[in-house]
Amino acid sequence: MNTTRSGRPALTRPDGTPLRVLVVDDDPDLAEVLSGALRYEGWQVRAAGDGASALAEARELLPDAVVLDVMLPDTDGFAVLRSLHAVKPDVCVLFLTARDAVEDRIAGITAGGDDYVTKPFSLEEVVARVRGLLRRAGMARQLEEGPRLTVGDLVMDEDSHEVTRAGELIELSPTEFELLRFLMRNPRRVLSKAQILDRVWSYDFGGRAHVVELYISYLRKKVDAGREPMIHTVRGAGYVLKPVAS
Amino acid sequence: MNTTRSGRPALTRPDGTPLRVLVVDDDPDLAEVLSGALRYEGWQVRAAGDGASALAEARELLPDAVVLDVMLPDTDGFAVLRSLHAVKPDVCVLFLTARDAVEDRIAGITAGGDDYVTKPFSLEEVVARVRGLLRRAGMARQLEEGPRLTVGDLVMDEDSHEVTRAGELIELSPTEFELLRFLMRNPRRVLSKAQILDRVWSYDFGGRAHVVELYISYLRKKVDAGREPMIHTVRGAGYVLKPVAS
DNA sequence: GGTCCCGTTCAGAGGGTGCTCAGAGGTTGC
DNA sequence: GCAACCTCTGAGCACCCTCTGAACGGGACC
Repeated sequence: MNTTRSGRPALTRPDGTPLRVLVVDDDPDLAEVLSGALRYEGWQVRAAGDGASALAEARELLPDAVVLDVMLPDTDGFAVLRSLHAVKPDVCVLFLTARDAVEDRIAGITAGGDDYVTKPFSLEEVVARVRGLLRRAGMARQLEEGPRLTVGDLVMDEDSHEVTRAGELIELSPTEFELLRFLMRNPRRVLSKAQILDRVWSYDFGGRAHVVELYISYLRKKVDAGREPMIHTVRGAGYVLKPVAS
Repeated sequence: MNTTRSGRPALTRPDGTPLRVLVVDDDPDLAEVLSGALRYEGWQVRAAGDGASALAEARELLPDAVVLDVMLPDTDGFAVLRSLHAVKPDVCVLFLTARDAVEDRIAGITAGGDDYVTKPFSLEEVVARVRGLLRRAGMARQLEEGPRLTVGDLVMDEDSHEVTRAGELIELSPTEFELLRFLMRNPRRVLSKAQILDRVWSYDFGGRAHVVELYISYLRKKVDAGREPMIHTVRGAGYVLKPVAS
């Protein structure tokens, strides 16, 4: 069985082979980081730096999903999208776009079931969106879970963004939600502050690990409030999320 | 079967051949020490001093993991990482970095499941991290253990940092944890204070063997507390960890 | 049995890590 | 344009962790 690097079972194609994702961005560092994060999910990833090579890679890979920067040196994302659809009509696309860019034009495109995130984004967000696209497109085999994440009596619905503990609804801010999602995707594993920072905060965030401590503190107030704690500090190493009876 | 120098079975590739690790650091002494520690694990190790020769070695060796200093004379870690991934897409990377350089440049690096340690580090830590990377990447054959280390009724989960004896949870400080990990990786073997010092404490630690005695004393209070002792002193030689009925 | 040395343990200094509060600045939504 | 919220910074604080020094106890060897 195909697994992610984190050890949990990977989301796969219906036939059990790894999902195929193409990353298209002209910034090689960003493309590299994105590829790494997606590979970590157990998927087969390739990268391209411009429209022409994207198309070439796509013809070889026949990707299930494409992470596509709207601004490319030789062409724009929409043209690439059209060509991609010619190669593989059912491909899913996640657009990457600058904040001030043409959001309305994107909105029109995404009506078709595709999605977009604005730069700067967090890796956790990108990966979650791609996962969501694939799942909704029926491209990924529905393993046990679907959109629901469960650790002990803590439950997160990734689609509705609803989080409950012991049935009780918990309201979270966007960052709190991302942080908790990352923790819940890696239960019983110590996650260092650096790991958390890299994964949950934007790639261009210059801040210190102090924010992680702060947000852990926020989460504790909401998730552990008065209850048996699930979030534990491992001094000098990081944080762990564990179900209570362990 | 392939074994470590310490006699216990080595973590191997799925086909049973030794895992391949490339060490890249411009300090030859450090590279040598690191290589030695990794070879001790039964792995095939090669070393390089700069980015260019690292790439050359990588092409020949096709390493499963790379231990990579971020600061290199000819290039930086990001560029090397990219080239390495081009040579072998599924390679794992453990970055070595100076403490003050951490915050800014490392961001994003660990995102793909790679990891890093800050200088000065202990060898035990580096080896453990490489082992963890390989295991999680599915590159290492899953031998009996997985992330769990067991000696008698003493159990250590390296992922969650949880230690129990006879099911009872034991809280350890970072140094205590490292020391116990080293002992548990070498059960029934006498380890000298010098060995322990070299392995568990940072390579630049100037202190004397007295700290080892002190920390053994701490461990005894927590691990052996009231129970049949597992940690034994061998006068003039060192310490041994043994399961009770032996 | 005495002496020396090795190992153990205690007490405490100091530095560091993590937690929390309060508030500024920016963004979102109405 | 205003209000509410969210995010991050800075500072203070408490506690933990690490290491030093010194005193004590018990083997080993003479």
